[in-house]
Amino acid sequence: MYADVSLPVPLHHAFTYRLPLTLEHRARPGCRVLVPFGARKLTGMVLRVHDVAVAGQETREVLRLVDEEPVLDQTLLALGEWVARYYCAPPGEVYRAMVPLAGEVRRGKQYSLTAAGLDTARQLVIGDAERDPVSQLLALLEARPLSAAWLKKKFPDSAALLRRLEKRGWIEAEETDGERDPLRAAAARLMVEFRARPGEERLPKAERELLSYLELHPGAHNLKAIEASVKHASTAARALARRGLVEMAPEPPTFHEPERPPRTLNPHQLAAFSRIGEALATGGFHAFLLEGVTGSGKTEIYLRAIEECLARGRSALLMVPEIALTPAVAGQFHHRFGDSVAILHSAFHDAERAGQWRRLRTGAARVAVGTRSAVFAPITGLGLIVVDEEHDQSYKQQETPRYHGRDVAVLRAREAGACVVLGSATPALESRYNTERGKFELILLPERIEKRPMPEVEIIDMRQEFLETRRNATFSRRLVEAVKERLKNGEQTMLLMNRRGFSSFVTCRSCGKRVECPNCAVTLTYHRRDRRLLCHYCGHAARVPSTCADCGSEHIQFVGGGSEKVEDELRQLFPEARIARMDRDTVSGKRHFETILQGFREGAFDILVGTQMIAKGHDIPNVTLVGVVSADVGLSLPDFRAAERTFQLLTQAAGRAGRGELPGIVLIQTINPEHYAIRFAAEQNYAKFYEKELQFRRAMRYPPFAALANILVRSEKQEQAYEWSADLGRMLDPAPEGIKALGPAEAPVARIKKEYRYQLLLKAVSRSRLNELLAAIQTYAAAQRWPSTALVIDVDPVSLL
DNA sequence: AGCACGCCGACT
DNA sequence: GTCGGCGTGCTC
Repeated sequence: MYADVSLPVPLHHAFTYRLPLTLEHRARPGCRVLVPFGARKLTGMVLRVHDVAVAGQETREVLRLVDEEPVLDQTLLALGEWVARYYCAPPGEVYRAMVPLAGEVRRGKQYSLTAAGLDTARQLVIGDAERDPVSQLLALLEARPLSAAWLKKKFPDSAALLRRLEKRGWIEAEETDGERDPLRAAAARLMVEFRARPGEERLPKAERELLSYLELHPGAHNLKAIEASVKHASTAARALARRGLVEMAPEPPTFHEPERPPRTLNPHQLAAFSRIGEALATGGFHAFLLEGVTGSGKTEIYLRAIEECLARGRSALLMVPEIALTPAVAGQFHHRFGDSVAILHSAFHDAERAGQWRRLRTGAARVAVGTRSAVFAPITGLGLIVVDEEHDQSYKQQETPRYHGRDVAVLRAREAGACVVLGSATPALESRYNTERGKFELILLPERIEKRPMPEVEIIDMRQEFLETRRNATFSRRLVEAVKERLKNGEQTMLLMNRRGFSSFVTCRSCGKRVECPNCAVTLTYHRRDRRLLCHYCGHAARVPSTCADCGSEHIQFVGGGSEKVEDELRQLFPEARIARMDRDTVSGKRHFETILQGFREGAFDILVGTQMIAKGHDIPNVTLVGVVSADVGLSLPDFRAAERTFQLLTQAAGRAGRGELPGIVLIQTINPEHYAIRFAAEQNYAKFYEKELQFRRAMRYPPFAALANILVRSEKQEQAYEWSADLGRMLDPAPEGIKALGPAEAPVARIKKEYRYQLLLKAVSRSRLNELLAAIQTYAAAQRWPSTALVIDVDPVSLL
């Protein structure tokens, strides 16, 4: 017997392997198997089991069956195939993305010193270890064997280094494919509990202390929390666990169960819910767009619809944007649906994630809540998919496979004969247009719950402000006054500054040179907290120059502002205020994000400053002022969606104000006060924005009036990238009927991580034309032997950057 | 994507 | 003379 296996390599066909006798009846389509592939071992997806040998080809044998039960059923396998074709992604990569259980077996290489290597390491002069990476590596390996993955993090170009040492016979590699050691997780995720006293042996001090602490405080403790009272608790705990003196286990997911929100529906909500209920009763595919202003109570409708769906004996899936799936949100669903809900969250560790996945697979859980990849959750008897904040960009995966979670959700619902509800205060233009074409049914929620007023929005013209004050200030007088007032009344303020860092670039006043990233074609951003210049694309860090590297001048100037600077100026203006900042620099993990939000909700801070992170969906009743420091960030980006994104961000941010008893106001500072995105966001008028933006899209033949694909060609050699893109340009000149090609041109960021980038934008009148052309381009690239990294095809791109 | 195989420059 | 660079081609 043979199995056709799809592997996570950039190749579009499956590979045939022989099944050992023991696996003949156990390996089925949808199971993962471990197979030899060239010199390595890969986990692949079984697509077919059959008895047809491959002619003229040696067949290798499947090494191991990973799943006894299929992790993907026929429906999901078919969905994967569709995703692969539609988004021009290798099927194997798609299947891998569909099954987030990678961590179950940890595979990789472990490097250790050979006898010869040990000799060499011992002869090293101490001082050598400072400079030479070879010595550094040997010194590290002398202590203990290390994994390839760990070394790669530590040494940027470890691959070459390791190969060299291996050839010299100093180190050797061993394939590891054992179970992942749960004790190696981060301290914050581990719980420790006392188990036994030591025997005769004498323990190191830290271990003694930890053990007596645990004995004194029975029960399981978070390892990270203990570190506050016991020094070196983390290391000690791991040592004790190996000896069996303490019990260590990954921390179970915690839910902050919130108070129950009001459950009575207003007439609009009721009408919306009954419309969805009808469709659920009728059965079959039905798509809704639920357009409800911020604070109109969309969540309650989702919950009711899910309950209704469960009551009819079917299962449901709720998708939320990446940033929104906090423990608080998870808690809300846990509260409502108890153990029948499975939370699919990337912040869970592998074991926990696998557990949630299995509960869906077996039917123990019938509601799934998750982010983009949850669209592939193994749900049987699917009756309803809800996509919350359907316009959110995080539904589009920005790496292969570049699928759009919302669009796949609609397709999956159609295949399953289920209802799909897309919800947003600011629907994506494509979605709203689909209601006009009769593809989706539009349901409106025009009012906030409990008749709360919409926040009052004021636009502040910063050009006028400058003329009147002659100061180029971050905050207008109006905004400063408003903040002052909130502080006096004990109300809270949110300030949005959608750009990270302290200053956007550093420039020399004498020669005008800007400090740029050596790897990317962008300027470096000054981050004051770590006193460094950072590249937001590749993470490159540089010291802040005291003199210009080019002309030697000492007149270095910091230009532009980011969230860090806003926080800084705020502290100077309001020294007494309690201020928190939330952006990618202050929020390391999901946990931290939730801590800041929770603190703000509980009133530990007066002002929350942050990037777009703070604008999304959080419900904090005491916020009565939302300030947008600069509405212009992002408006001038070379992307046809710039206006739409600005409108969405401003509307969402404005919607944070006045969600409790107190009414709220919103102040938007801008130097483009008459721009329609800003004007209509201030009016909270989606309909008008939609009309205006639709005109622009129609005139320019952008979505929803064309199918779009972005073709990116990249190479470390500029001429190479240029030539390849020019090749494509010639191939598309003239473009096939019904297709318009823009470019090739340098990508907006012409170089990222040392790679030069050129791009072509394809606009097609029909989806099928586009697909044909994309297939032709892929065939061409393969025939020309372009490396697989050189060509990146992004179907339905959400961002051209 | 990895990884091995195979042909040209700077060191012992 | 070798070691080690990375261009080229393949993976059932």
